[in-house]
Amino acid sequence: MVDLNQNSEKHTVRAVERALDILLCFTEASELGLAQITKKVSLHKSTVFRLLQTLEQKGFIIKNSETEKYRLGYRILELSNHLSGINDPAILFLPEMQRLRNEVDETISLYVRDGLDRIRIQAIESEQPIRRVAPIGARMPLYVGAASKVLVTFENPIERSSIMDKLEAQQMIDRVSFEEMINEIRSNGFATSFEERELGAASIAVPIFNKSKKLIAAISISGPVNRLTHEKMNNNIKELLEVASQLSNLIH
Amino acid sequence: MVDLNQNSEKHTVRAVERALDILLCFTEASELGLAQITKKVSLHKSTVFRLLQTLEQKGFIIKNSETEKYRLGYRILELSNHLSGINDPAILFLPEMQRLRNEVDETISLYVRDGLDRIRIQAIESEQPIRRVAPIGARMPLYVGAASKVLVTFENPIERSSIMDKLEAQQMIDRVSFEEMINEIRSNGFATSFEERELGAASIAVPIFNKSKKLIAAISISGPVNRLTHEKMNNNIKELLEVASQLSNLIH
DNA sequence: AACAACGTTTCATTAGGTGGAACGGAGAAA
DNA sequence: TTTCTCCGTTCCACCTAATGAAACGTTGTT
Repeated sequence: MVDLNQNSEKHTVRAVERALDILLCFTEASELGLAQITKKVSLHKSTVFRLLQTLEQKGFIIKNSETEKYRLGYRILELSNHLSGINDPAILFLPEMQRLRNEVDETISLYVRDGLDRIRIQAIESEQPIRRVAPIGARMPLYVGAASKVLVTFENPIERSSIMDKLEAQQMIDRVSFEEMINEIRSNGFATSFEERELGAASIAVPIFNKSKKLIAAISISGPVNRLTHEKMNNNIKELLEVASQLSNLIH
Repeated sequence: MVDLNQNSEKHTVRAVERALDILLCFTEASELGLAQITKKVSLHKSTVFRLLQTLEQKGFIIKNSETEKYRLGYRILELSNHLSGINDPAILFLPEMQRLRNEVDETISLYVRDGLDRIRIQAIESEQPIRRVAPIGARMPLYVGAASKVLVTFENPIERSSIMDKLEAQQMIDRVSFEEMINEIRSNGFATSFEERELGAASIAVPIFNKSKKLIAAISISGPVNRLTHEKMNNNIKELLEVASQLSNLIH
């Protein structure tokens, strides 16, 4: 069997890892039976059962008494309400994102990096009938899409090379061409993507730093390729860069 | 030491329980250091440290690299987006709740029971400057407030007596007077509260059942006592009961 | 300089998590 | 009807792996 675990240098608690994996099963399906979960996490039936009971007792999972299947519990809701700290970009940036959306009428998304993923922590969708939809909380890989490239490019050098090491190890990128691309993005100050992750979708993304020049997030404008043409993008880039520099002043 | 664990008949996994307790610390404060968490959960430093590393590796917790403290991670956000199943009252009931709020201009809340708590899974606040604020996801005890009483009263008999057993064991209620109260609520079909949980706050609550007459949720109108007088409430009750019976038809 | 507080690492001990096995029930197939 | 099969749940002996004491490195305070 292949070792899918990331280099397990750190000492972690296996039982907890397994329990969290079970929770994450529910990002794919909203209701699951014991057998289904067992298959997904490939653990023993009784192990999964015991972990489920623990999660249930703490309210992180509910057993639907009608279908006899498991669902996420309301403790998740409770916790998600406490995500937004006083210095949370997802809250602070909202008004400015709203303003920008109104101006360009395309979907505006805010991303942060989390390990080898990026996460959409805030979004305001375009009001046009054909638009980029943008579920908040969505997790995407860090090697495709404009925002991903920004989140790698403008990370500090040590972190950046560590990220690229891992992506290379997982054979997700070719190091040489990836670094070339990154250099171009750094000199431009923004990244674009045309139908890179999603057919028919295009986007521009720029970095947002905090006051001490540390990369915090990436903000993007995205929409259908036929509307977000190269020319239109060129107009938007200046606007987007201005917004980003204003947002940078909001955060410490 | 007193045994604070609920009658531990069920076999659960200690390490996971502890990890979840750590997560729940963040409902009280948004950023915590290791020492603070250690104190809150009263476990050994290194135990908490290891559990935190596990939570961090899975993205449920982030270490803020500036403050060196821990915060909730974006995996919580991701999971919370999958809470809403197709049959989720919090989504289905929203339009009708909105309509009711517009009509009475007081805060409308939707609660479900979770163990010995009730949880506000949906809310639309009044637009008046003085109003009942209603954070979604908030968790309250099951023995005070109109919605709590409804959620106990209209539960099926076996479940209801099990709830009361536990509340009694924790010395939260006096069984005799509680049952008296419940009987009255059952014959009325609704419950009220005046400054019971919160000074200056009043509310009316009624049950919502599914098509097979099983209790699903409680819906309430709440506001300041001086606005939500007994007379005003009497007007609202009929309205609220009608809404509840309509909502009952939406859910299986 | 001495001290205190905190985060992190190491390691021997044994608590407790694990998975095999077996049970009971509900459907489906024969 | 009986016989399978699949699923959730309970039980238990084994031995992994979680635990907490102790020690260390840092940072900030007296």
